[in-house]
Amino acid sequence: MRSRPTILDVAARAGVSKSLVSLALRGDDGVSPATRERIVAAADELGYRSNALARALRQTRTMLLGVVVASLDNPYHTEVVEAVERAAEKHGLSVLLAHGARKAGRMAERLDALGDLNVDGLVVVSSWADPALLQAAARRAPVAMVGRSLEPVAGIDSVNNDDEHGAALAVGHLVAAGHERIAHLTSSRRPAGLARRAGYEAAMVSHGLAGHVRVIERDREEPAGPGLDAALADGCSAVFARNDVEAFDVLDHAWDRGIDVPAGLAVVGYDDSALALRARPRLTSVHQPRAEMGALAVELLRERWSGRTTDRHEVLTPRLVVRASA
Amino acid sequence: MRSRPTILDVAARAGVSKSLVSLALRGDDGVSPATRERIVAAADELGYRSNALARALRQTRTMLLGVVVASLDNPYHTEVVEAVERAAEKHGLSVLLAHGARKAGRMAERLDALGDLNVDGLVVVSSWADPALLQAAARRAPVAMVGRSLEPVAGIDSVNNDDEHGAALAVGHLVAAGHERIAHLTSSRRPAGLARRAGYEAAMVSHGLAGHVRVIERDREEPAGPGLDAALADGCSAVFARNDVEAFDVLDHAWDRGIDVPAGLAVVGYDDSALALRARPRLTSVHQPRAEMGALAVELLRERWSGRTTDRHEVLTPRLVVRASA
DNA sequence: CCGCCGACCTGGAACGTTCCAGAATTCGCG
DNA sequence: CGCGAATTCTGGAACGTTCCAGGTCGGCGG
Repeated sequence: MRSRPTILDVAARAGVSKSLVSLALRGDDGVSPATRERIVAAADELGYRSNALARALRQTRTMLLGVVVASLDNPYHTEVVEAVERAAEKHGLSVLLAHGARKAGRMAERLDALGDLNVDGLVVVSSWADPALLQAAARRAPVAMVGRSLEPVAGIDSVNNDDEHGAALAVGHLVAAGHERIAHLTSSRRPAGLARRAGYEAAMVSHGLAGHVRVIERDREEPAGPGLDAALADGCSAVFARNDVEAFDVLDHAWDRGIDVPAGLAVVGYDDSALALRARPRLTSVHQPRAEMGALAVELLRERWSGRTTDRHEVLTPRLVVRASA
Repeated sequence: MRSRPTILDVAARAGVSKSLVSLALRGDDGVSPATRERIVAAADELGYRSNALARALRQTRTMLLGVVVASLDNPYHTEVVEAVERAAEKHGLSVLLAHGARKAGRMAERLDALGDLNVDGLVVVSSWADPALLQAAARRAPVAMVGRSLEPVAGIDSVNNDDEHGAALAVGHLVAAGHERIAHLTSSRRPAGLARRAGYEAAMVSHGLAGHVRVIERDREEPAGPGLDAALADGCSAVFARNDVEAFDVLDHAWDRGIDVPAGLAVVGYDDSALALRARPRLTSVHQPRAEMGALAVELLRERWSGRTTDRHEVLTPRLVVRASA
C-alpha cells in the first residue's frame, strides 16, 4: 500500500511537464496526438489515478453531492436516494449519504459535516426539515429538498408530488367503486400527511360525502386497531391510508379480524413503494414518480450552479395504481 | 454565497499567525488560554469552518469511509449500512455511499471513484464480490467485506454470520415441531445461499431425515409456485426459505392456495429483516446480528489503520426468532 | 549578569492538482 | 528566407490546510 504515483511521476516517465500531463489526461486539445499517447501510456504503466481531493482544492468544485435522508427503512426514501445517485452519476457527481436525520440536531450536524467537505450541492430527502437549518446550509451550497415543507422556504428549491391531487385520486377511485363511508388513517402531522388529509377531506366534500368524512388519527407507535374497529362498526367500507406503511397496518388488522379485502374493506395506500407489491392482496396505491423526483432535484441543483437565483418549487402529478386491495 | 473565510482570515482578525489558529482550533495545548479564546471568538464571528479537503490533502487521512452496497431495496442491506454509518460517525468518519454494485463492472467503477477520493477504508456490503476487484481496491485502502465470498480473499477482512448454523437452527425448530418433510426454497447460487442450503441438507441428515431432503430451486425472477405445489403434493409440511424475501413468496403462495400458515404449512425465513414483521402471519426467521456486523466491519478497518496486516474473518452466530409462521 | 529552559508563537514548505502567462517550436505565406 | 501566427509545451503560483524547524521572551539558577 505504498503511496500513489502523482502527476509528477507520470510527467517524469513521459518526459514532459506536469502541466502537460494534466492537460492530456483531461482530454484538452492542444496536446499533440503522439505526446498524448505517450502520457497516457506512462499513466497506465504507473497505475496513475488523479487525486480528486487535490483537484477539488484547486478548482472550486468538488463534484460531491450531499444527500441527507431521514431514514433508510422507508422504501420510499431509498428509492428517491437511488434515483438521485443515478442522476448524479450521470453528471459525474459522487454522492455522499447521511441518514438518520430525523431530528433537527442530527440533521444540523450532518449538514455541517457535508458542508465541511465542500459538497457542491445538497439534496434533503425528508418529509420535514427546519427551514432555518436548510437556509444555513444553503449559504454554503445550493439545497434542493425532496419532500414537503409547510410552505416554500426562501432560497431552497423543492420537488414534491401533489398530495392533494393524489388523495383525490384515491377517494375518487373508491367512490367510483361505490364506497361512501371512506375513512382516512394517518399518524402524521407533517406537511405531506396534512396535505393528503386535506386532499381527502376536500375530495369527500366535492363528492357530496362531507357527512362521511372520518379521520382516524393515532400516534406513530400506536396500533391502528381501535380506530379502525370503531370506523368499521360505523359501517365504514373503505380506508385511504396516509402511506403504504399505514395501509399495511390496515391489511394486518383486517387479517386479524378475518375481514376480506377488498370485499369487506377496501384499502388504498400512498407512495406505491415496494411494500405495495408485497402486500396481500396487492395494494392499490397512489404512485409518486420517485425516479423523476430524484432526477429533478439534481437538475435543480445544476441550474443553481449555472446561475439561477430564483427559487423553483416543482410539483409533480401522482397517479393511481390499481391493484387488488380496492 | 460568497467564498468561505479561511484560516488566514481568522488569523488576521485575531492578530495571530495561521499556524496558531490551526493549533488552537484543533485543541492543541501550548496555546495560552487568553489567545485561544480570542481565536475561537474570531472564528465564530467569521463563521469559520475548516476545509476538510485541504486538511485531507495535507494529512494522509481523509476520514472518509467508502461503503459499497449491492442495493438499497433489500432491508437487510440498508440495516447493515445504517450500522456502519453509526459506527463510522462514532469515530469521526464520514460515509460515502455507492449503491447498485450488483454487477462487477459497476462495482469496479464505484470502487475506483471512491478510491480517487482517497477514502481511508472501504466496506463492501454484498452477498458477492469479485475477489480480484476487492484486492485491487485494497491496494489503495483497507477493505472489509460484510457478506460471504466463496472462500476467504487474501488481504480482505470479512464479517459474516454462520449460515450453516442458522440453517440448522431453522431445521431444528421445524423438526422439534414435528415436521419431517421440510423443503428448502432458494433462488440463489451465491455463497451465502449455498451455505444455507448446505446447512439445511446437513441438518436434515443429522436428524435422520436424509430421505426427505428437497430443495426447490428456481430462478430469481421465476415464481415460486410450481415448485412449491409439487412439494406440497408430496406431503411437504414446512419450508425453510433462503431469506425473508423468498419466505414472503411462500406466504404469498399459501395465501393464493388458501393454505393456512402455519397449520397447513410452516414457514421459516432468514435475515429477520423488517419484512419479517410485516408478514402475516409474522415470520419466524433466523436473525443476523446486522448492527454488530456493521460495527465490526468498521472495527476491522480501524485495526488495519493501526497496523494489523494479518487477515481477520469474523463469523457471528445467528439466532432464531420464533414468531407465528412456524 | 549570563545562559538556558519552557511556554508560546511564527514563517515557510508541503500535500497534488489546475490555472495562468508566457516560452519554444512549427507552420504558412509573401 | 523572414516574420507573424498558430500550435505545443512549460514553470511558477495558487487552493487551504498541517507540519516542521525554529524564533522570541520572561524567568530562574548559578
